[in-house]
Amino acid sequence: MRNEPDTLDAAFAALAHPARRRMLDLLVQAPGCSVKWVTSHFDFSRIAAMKHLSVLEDAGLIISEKKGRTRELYFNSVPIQQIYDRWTSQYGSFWAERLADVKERVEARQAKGERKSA
Amino acid sequence: MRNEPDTLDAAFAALAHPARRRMLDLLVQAPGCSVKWVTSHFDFSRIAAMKHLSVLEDAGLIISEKKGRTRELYFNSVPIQQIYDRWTSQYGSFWAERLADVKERVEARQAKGERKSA
DNA sequence: CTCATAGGTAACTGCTAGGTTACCTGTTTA
DNA sequence: TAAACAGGTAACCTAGCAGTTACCTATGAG
Repeated sequence: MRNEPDTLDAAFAALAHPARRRMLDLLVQAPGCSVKWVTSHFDFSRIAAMKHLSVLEDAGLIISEKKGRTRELYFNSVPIQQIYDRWTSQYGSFWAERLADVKERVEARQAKGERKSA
Repeated sequence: MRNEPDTLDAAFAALAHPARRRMLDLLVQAPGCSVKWVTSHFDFSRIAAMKHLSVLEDAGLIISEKKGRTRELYFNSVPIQQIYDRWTSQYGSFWAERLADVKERVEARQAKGERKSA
């Protein structure tokens, strides 16, 4: 019954906090941004923000690189994709209609890509 | 920046605990099962299990109905589908390859369905 | 050089999640 | 109808999360 890697445990726990989910949104919109910039979007202190960021990084949801005196932050989608895989495999039977929607979205996306590359 | 209904907050928080995720798995595999049956799969007490179940129900991940002296428990996929929608829309740009895999899975599923109904 | 700036660590606090035991309510069934 | 059975509530304890202030380190600009 141990079908769930500990990795995802950390990711789920990290995603439990609204501020951390908003942080991921910020990183998606502004890849390579600094700790200070992320902090500026929240009410709490820089230290609190740093703790959230390190929770996210420990969970693999963030990758960071120190450049000079600032740290560049990047979103990493892998753990979320793993969570998604877990759901579609475990709860697959509940997804029929929803997956049909996805199919259309994927094909629309691919059509755009093909037109662009043509 | 308020693009996230409070509903999902509860769902994310509920999914943060491994035992609660396992409970959802159990409900998927045994719809309509009892509180006692769910409890029997864990080390902690029945009361702890009931608390987890009510967290899940408050988050909309479980629907329950009292039948006589037992309570029948059912998995509800709607909140998870909403989370999924949030991800595919917000982090869409990170999903290209992954979504292609989904497309194949969907088509395989539909092909099976069509064969069955033919 | 010097000093403002960006980040990092340490130590403390309040609150709540997650667990317990004890007890109560309602429903089968022997 | 008595007693076993399934579930529910109350009150409590504890560990850890999320926040704080204070202080330290290193780098870029003037």
